[in-house]
Amino acid sequence: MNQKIDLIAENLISIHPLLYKSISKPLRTKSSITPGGMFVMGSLKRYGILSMSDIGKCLSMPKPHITVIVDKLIEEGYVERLNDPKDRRIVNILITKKGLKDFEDIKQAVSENLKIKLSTLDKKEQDILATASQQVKEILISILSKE
Amino acid sequence: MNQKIDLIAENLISIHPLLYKSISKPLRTKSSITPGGMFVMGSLKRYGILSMSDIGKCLSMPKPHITVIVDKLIEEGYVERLNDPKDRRIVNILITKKGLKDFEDIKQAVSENLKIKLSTLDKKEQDILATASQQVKEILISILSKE
DNA sequence: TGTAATAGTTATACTTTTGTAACCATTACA
DNA sequence: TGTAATGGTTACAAAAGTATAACTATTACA
Repeated sequence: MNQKIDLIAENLISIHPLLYKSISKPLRTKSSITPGGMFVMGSLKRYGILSMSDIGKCLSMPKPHITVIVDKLIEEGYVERLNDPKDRRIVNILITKKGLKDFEDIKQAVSENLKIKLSTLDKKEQDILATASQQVKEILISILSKE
Repeated sequence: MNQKIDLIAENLISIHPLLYKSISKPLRTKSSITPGGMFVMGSLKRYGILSMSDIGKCLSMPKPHITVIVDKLIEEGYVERLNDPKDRRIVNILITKKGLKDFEDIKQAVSENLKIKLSTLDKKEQDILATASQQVKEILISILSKE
């Protein structure tokens, strides 16, 4: 097909386990929120408000799982349900102030160890990684986030 | 602390769920191997040979879980155990030819959908992403892969 | 030599994730 | 109006990941 695309896919597949190890794993010890819950919160932060189905599409998760995750997030006061005035089948999910704040706090805590390792990089490498990670993030969001 | 490092951590945390959705999720439908098994195979491909403990350090997984994953990989013929001649406590894990081949095949299948989305990017974006993902990969490997 | 440390396995319990089917309420539309 | 489609929940089952303790075998070393 396309050699450049193959290279990109190969790179992303290599990056994935490193992020899994450095981000999903510490989550368990640093907070009570699950990886799934964290992903849902991230989607809500990005889009502000999402229906249950939209969340499922964002994360490729089956609807029943979304219900379970959202139920737990509501228990913790991180999100709330909001009936859609136009279509009463739809339940919109909204992140709360507490949710936004704790989301940032958890990200800080989770990335603590990661940041220690990042600080061992020299200035030039940090610059490269800052730019490169920003580009990867933006481009991936543009093609992968919704649907 | 350091603003640039905060930005990098933030970017990586944003990238993580996108890769999770695009790589770990399709794995289930495209193959019989689990994400954990895939991570172990990736580590073995990178380092050639690893003891059980080394694998645990690479992936921050508890030893009993490694045993379970490796047992399953052996069943499938993807890896094999090799006693260490110098220290008989150590069990080294080696990826087989079949393991290497199937690992590549599975990566191909898993990234099929991802590549379709990547192909919607214009030439310039593909160039940027190819370079950026390569840089992110190399730098992250240098600070995150072992221990 | 004997005690502590290390590598790995076994066993067990629990949480999270995944998958499916059945169900209700609402909406779309023929 | 009635039938199909959609959005969401409930219920259930199974797989995968996480965590810990107990155990064997081996090695390190005081």
